[in-house]
Amino acid sequence: MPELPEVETIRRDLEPRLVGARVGKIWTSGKPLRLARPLDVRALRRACEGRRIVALGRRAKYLLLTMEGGARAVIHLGMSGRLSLATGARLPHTHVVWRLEDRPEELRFVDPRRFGNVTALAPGGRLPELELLGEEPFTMPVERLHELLRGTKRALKLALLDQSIIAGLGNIYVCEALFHAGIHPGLPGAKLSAARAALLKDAIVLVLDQALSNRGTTLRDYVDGGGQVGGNQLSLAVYGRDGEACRRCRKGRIRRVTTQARGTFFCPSCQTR
DNA sequence: ACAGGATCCTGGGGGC
DNA sequence: TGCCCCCAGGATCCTG
Repeated sequence: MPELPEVETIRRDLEPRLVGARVGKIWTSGKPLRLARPLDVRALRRACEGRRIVALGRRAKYLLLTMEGGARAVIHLGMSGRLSLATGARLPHTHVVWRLEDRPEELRFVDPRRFGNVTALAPGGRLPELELLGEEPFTMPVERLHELLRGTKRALKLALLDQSIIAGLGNIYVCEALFHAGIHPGLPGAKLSAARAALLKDAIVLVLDQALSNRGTTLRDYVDGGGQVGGNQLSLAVYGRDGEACRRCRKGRIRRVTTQARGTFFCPSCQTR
């Protein structure tokens, strides 16, 4: 599942190879994509075709392909989405292809489960889901994080997945950050002390930094902009490790519980309420 | 305000 | 070996 580190790794891989390229014809599979809205092919062609790419940016888990003149394609990878520059035969489940003029490679969006989405924006165009996003984890002041978490009775596990509170975390890194901070995932946000909020903020930055230097976590589908798997799965302390001994306290066994139909992994011994 | 469930989709894993 | 069933999960929507 691409979360912030995976999306950022793809961005760093692809941006230098894309900037300056002029988009040729766009091809789409015609299959409906999920998340928010169906693909508007005409709007995507209007935004991209014949224009040069000036940037590949990122906001939370969204990639922003920015064209000269300011039109953008907003790409969310969902669960199984991949974005890559490639030549040759297209993979099954390729849904959007940006051909590039004078280049053999084409930019491809591949998504077997179609939980992802591609949206075109005209210059200055706004997207509700982008407007509603909270701050980026690396630059968010700890006081702001604490203030927002204190304002909800929801369990921290759920509050941290809420993209309007903090943007870019998903199931894996929320579990990992709570583990590194020594905080029980079921602790209500309203009960988080300032001291523990600081621990949590540091833990979030730590797990994201580590995942970035490992080029993302590959459990099943994720690959980087060059089609290679990441290495951070080897560094996970709790996610997917239910039944194993806790790496920190060595007393507890990692437990898996289900919250909101999502696996939550934690050490009942050293993650406290 | 929040919990809990359903929804979308497919490849892969478990069970038999 | 093969087949069926179930399940993961990001975001969103709905009900209680």
